[in-house]
Amino acid sequence: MAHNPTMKDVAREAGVALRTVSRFVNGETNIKPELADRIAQAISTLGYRRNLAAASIRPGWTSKTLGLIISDLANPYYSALTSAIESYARERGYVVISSSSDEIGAQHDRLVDRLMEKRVDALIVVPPRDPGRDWALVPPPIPPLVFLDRPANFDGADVIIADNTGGARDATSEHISHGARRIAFVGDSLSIFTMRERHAGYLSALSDAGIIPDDDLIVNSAHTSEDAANAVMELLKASKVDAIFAANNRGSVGALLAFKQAGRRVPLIGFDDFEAAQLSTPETSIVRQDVVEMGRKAAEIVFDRLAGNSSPPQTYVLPATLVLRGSELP
Amino acid sequence: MAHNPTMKDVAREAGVALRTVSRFVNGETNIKPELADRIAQAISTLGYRRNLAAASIRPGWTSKTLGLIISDLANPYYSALTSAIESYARERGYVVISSSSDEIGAQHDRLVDRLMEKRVDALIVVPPRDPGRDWALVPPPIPPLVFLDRPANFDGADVIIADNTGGARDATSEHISHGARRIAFVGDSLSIFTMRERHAGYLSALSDAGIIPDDDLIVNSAHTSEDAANAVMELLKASKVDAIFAANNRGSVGALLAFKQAGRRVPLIGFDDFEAAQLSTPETSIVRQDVVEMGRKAAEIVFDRLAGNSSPPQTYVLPATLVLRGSELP
DNA sequence: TTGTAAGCGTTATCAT
DNA sequence: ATGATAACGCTTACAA
Repeated sequence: MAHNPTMKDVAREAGVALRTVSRFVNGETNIKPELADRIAQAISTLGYRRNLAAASIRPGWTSKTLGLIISDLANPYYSALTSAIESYARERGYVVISSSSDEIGAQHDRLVDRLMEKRVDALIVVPPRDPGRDWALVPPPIPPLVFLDRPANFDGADVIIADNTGGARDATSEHISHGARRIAFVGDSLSIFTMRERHAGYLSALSDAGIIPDDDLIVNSAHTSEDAANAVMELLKASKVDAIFAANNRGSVGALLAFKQAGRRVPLIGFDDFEAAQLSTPETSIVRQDVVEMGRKAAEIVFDRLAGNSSPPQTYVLPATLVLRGSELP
Repeated sequence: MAHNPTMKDVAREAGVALRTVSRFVNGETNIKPELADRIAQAISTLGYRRNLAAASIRPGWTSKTLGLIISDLANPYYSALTSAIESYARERGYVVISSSSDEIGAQHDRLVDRLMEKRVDALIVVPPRDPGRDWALVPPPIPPLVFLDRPANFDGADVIIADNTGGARDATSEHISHGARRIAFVGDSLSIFTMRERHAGYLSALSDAGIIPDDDLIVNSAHTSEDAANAVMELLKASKVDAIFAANNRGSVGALLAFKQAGRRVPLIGFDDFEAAQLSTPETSIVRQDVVEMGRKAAEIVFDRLAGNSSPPQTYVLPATLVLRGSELP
């Protein structure tokens, strides 16, 4: 691998001063055409490429890089968020370093440090379930910071979340409107923010209808589709369930698996769309969060902050809308 | 946002020389404990954070960054690849800049330039369908380069692809072994490398069985699941199809949609696993490529090259294995 | 319009 | 063990 030619090399080759090459490279116009030609020539023969890393350390210059920390890129939900952010950033000439915390606080913290050391211009973060270090302990300056999908206990950052509570309430109310009284909640641990919110929405809908929640109908240990399937099988066996609200798409898939295995279904509404939803019979109704919009909004806020907007940080709650496809019916 | 403290600031605060702070920060041991304490103290009170961008411009130092260009992060296939690469890189202290070319050559080229200007240590690239600039025209030095998922016309790079031909041949042969003779190929444009390969495997299996391919059974215009569903509906109506080989998972989903709509199915084998495969009845058989392994292997090669291995570039063909779940049966 | 020289935050050489 | 001081590749006052 040959040596990497520098501006100095170009200047020597073209027989001009370093400064002139810099001007040329930065697209300044006041250069005698003849010199410009010589420089262009030199750049091409030498195969010069400017070193953005070197440029970025000058005061007032930036890396044109966004740092993104999500929980798991292999999860379609987070890769959709990442994709939306990356494409918004790319249009503005920024690149994105995306990394996964795997929900582990220490790993998240290490990534934060790393990205700040790399001097990313801004940080978009999905706070990990396992909390990690308090943001108040991170020494300033902290670049523009946006919490995505979940809030965190720090008031220097904007927050973008979906209306988890409202969506869950709507789904549960829909079940109730069809006469269901014994509605199961099938989800993951309540240590997860979104689960707590959805659980709250579920309870609130029950309460509005004067239904007293039954602990036997609440599953919050379904980490995988298989877990959810097993739980739903139990519920079906006891045959005391009128309808199911699946609080995430693993829950929805689990319910479908259980229906298939049991040869019997009950009304189902899930949270979050999933690929198989339209292949099931009946098609599966869900609460949809606009993932692309969430990512886009996060990027938008970041660039707004980068542009100098220093108004107090805000929390943006994006709508979660009920999409009925048939599975809500008895 | 306060000023960003530098090593110099730390040195002044601690009353030591710049060099000593550098030693401390880089974890060197030969420092008098007392000075080390003063430095640690100063770092903490000042909130100093080393500037990796500045460090990386020194000769022999690198950005510890991998550049990744895929076609579309929103596609689960590519996000799975990205996830595997990122996690392998993270374990080694590297971060990944991932970006999408959207299959557009010019966009791909722009990203290549950008990433090389940022001095990424290596590049992992999914060559875009729409070719873009010839790699031979890119001035050296080119960092270690790996083509992923598809080859490109350049021999300075390692290549990692799946055995698309073999997988397609196996799937088609499986259909034949169950007595099918009129087997449809449902896929996307043959301008896509993987499609050409899978199509070749399909033809080769037919040929081995002495079956003459029928153009009416070959669909290569299914860009979406809906396209595929329509095509399969047509095939079913003509009722001259014994079995379907879906050359990607949009094709598989389309076939399932068509089966549902037509109220009738034929044996089906797809290429690439998909979430709904195990929810269908019967469960859908597919050819599985080990996506995680492909990503892991790409990262592994990159680090091997980074470690100095300069043997001639190789092409690695990873297995694509038939996973039978029932849908291959009549 | 062009060039000289200082400086960005870091690491590395070489004395001490 | 510690400290001046010179790089690294770039941008930018300031001169010419």
